[in-house]
Amino acid sequence: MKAKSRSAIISAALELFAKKGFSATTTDEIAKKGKVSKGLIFSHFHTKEDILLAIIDEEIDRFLPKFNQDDDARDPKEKLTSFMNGWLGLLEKEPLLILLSLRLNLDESWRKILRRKGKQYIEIYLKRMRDLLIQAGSKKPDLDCYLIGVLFDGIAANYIAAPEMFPLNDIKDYLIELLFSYWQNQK
Amino acid sequence: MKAKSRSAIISAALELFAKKGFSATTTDEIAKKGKVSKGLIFSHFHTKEDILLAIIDEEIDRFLPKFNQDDDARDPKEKLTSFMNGWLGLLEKEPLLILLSLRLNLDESWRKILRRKGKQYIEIYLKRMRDLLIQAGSKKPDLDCYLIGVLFDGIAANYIAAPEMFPLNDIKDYLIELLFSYWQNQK
Amino acid sequence: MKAKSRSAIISAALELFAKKGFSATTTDEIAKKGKVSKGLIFSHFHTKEDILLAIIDEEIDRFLPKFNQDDDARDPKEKLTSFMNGWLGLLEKEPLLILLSLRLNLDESWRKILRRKGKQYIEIYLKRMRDLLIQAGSKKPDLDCYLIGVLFDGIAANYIAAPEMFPLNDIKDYLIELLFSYWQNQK
Amino acid sequence: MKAKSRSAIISAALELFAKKGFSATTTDEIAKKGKVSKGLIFSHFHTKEDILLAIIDEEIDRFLPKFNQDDDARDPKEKLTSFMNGWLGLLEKEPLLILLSLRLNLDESWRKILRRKGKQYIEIYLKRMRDLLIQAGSKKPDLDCYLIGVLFDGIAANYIAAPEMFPLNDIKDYLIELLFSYWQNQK
DNA sequence: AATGAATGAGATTTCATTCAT
DNA sequence: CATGAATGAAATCTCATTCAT
Repeated sequence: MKAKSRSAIISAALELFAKKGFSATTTDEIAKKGKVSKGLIFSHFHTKEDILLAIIDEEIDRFLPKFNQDDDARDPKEKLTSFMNGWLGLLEKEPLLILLSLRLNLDESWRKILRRKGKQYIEIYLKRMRDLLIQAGSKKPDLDCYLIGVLFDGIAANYIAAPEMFPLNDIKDYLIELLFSYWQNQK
Repeated sequence: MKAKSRSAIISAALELFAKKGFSATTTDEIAKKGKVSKGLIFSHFHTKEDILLAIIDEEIDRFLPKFNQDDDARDPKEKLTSFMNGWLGLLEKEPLLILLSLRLNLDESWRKILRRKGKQYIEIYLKRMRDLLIQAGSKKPDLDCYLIGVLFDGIAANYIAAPEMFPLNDIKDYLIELLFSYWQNQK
Repeated sequence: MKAKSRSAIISAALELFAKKGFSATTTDEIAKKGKVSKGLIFSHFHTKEDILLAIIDEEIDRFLPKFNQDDDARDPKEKLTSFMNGWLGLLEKEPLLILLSLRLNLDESWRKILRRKGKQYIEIYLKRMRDLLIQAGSKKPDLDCYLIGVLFDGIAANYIAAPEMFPLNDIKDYLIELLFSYWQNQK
Repeated sequence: MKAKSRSAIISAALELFAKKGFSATTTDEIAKKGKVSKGLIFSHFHTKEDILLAIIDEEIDRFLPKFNQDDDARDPKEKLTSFMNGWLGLLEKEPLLILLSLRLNLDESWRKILRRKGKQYIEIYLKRMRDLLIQAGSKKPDLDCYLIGVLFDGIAANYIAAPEMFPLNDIKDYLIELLFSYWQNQK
């Protein structure tokens, strides 16, 4: 079945691109890891780059929409916690996608492609996050948005580098407490 | 002069490795940007990898020691501010080094080399940061150390991606206020 | 029906081999143009080369015999005119076959195959042409045979390159007049 | 020396492209015949196609200008003979270029490139040939131009296919006699 | 009979590295 | 020291052919 081999290639490539980077990954390695012949790769994708573009297209679609769900948590703290859990849960569920996107974000050209691709999602998330922050008591929601974004990126980079060492949950709990405490005290 | 061409190669390679990544950079490009012949590169360095190793060795030595200076700021807040200014100032002064180190940190093997190389520095900084945090009122200095590390990485990644858009100073001031406020209120 | 798909393949291959050349034509293209699957091509023909061999065999058989018919024109001029019309008419009716044979004649190995294949026909034509030329007044029928052969090839190459521009009929009429005039004046 | 290896590649490629065709020639063969490494080919030429483009550019320039020389032959017959000798001499001196150009003329896209490239030359030759034909007594110089072109192409194709068998000089002499005789008798 | 996914040998192209000058 | 032509191993990509369905 065509779809089967295609997804074998995609997932082999995702792992390799994420762990070694696009240029350092050879089509031989992809073929080997995906257990298909090199020729088959090029009957699915015109070029090596097209594999990465397909990953960006399809894998982003696969996991980003999950955030869309309206979460029904009642109070703001619970909502923010749930929001953060959603994000940080991805780190554990899809570390390869996160690692790949950290990588791609360092390349100007790929960053552009990612941005274009995720534009509508990013806007929705930013909007939701901003609403949440205001509900949670933030006086400077724009700055707090930046702060949360920065924290997510930083946490991702550190968690990816040493998942077993990094105190993901402690950091998360601490952050929520810290931010809420600050917002409360500003009132 | 030998040293001159060597540093031309190093700085050309630094820029390219940082912007495009190690594998995606060719020795031809380095030669062209460094305005030297390809042959000369290999009379200075045995392999392309050696150029990167030299960058790690020399450039890290070049900028890391600046943190060693005992800063004479009086109160803890000033000290932390100065410490953060030091770090974040690097983003503006040496964006290529920061970008390169963000990249290398995503690769397991390079990460190890970086860690080994920077071990003594990292330990000193962590120790100094911990002291600072305690002086500043942190009740959980270990968690705060992680937090600061995470913040630096996240800020770096976001600043590098769009230096002119990212409100570096606003974020820095906000963070200091936020952290101190939290620490104070915990007393 | 088996014969139907076979002839679809043959005629797709003929067009592509003629227009792009044997090596530059892929079996994918043949399949696409012939509206059959690639697999089917190889159930009809063992190799790509076999398709070309089949074209040579079958298509040459299909059109060469037409010259065999005894033409009943009375005087030599009419006969030669009819002979030339026969040849040159092929250019308009079967340009692909002509183009293909021009191509194959440039390749030593294919030329040999063509010669072997068409041997009996060629001999008959040469003989008939020689008779005709003698009847028409040629003093040097061997040289005139070469000349006619040369003219046919040259006309074919030029007509194929720009059918709508090339004054095929003017050239033909002019040639007949020129040759006959020369032969007459030699008497 | 760079120019030396370049011309080794060019002349190896010319021979192979002429004898086997562009698509049927591999870069391996070119490297082997030119006695250079495969890598060197691509430091001289970006793609295989570029080698052919360079041949078209440089080799055509190398031999076409020879026709430009004003020949000082006195009477029209001598002039035409000299003109034909020039053309047909090329067959013996540069059979590979002639064979290659016969091939390229069968491909629509290459034909266009050849035409574009040789445009100015072709126009000059056509003009000179027309003048010559008029001086020689031609009443239909345009048709005669076509005729001469056709003859050259046909002669080339036949000579190339079997140089030792084809009576090049006999044909040439016969043609001159035939044409002049016709033109004379028209007066 | 028919399909088109799959293969693998081989073609084109790239690039770190060497070496003659 | 310095150059850049040259190399060859390896990377990307193509395509005739096979084969499971």
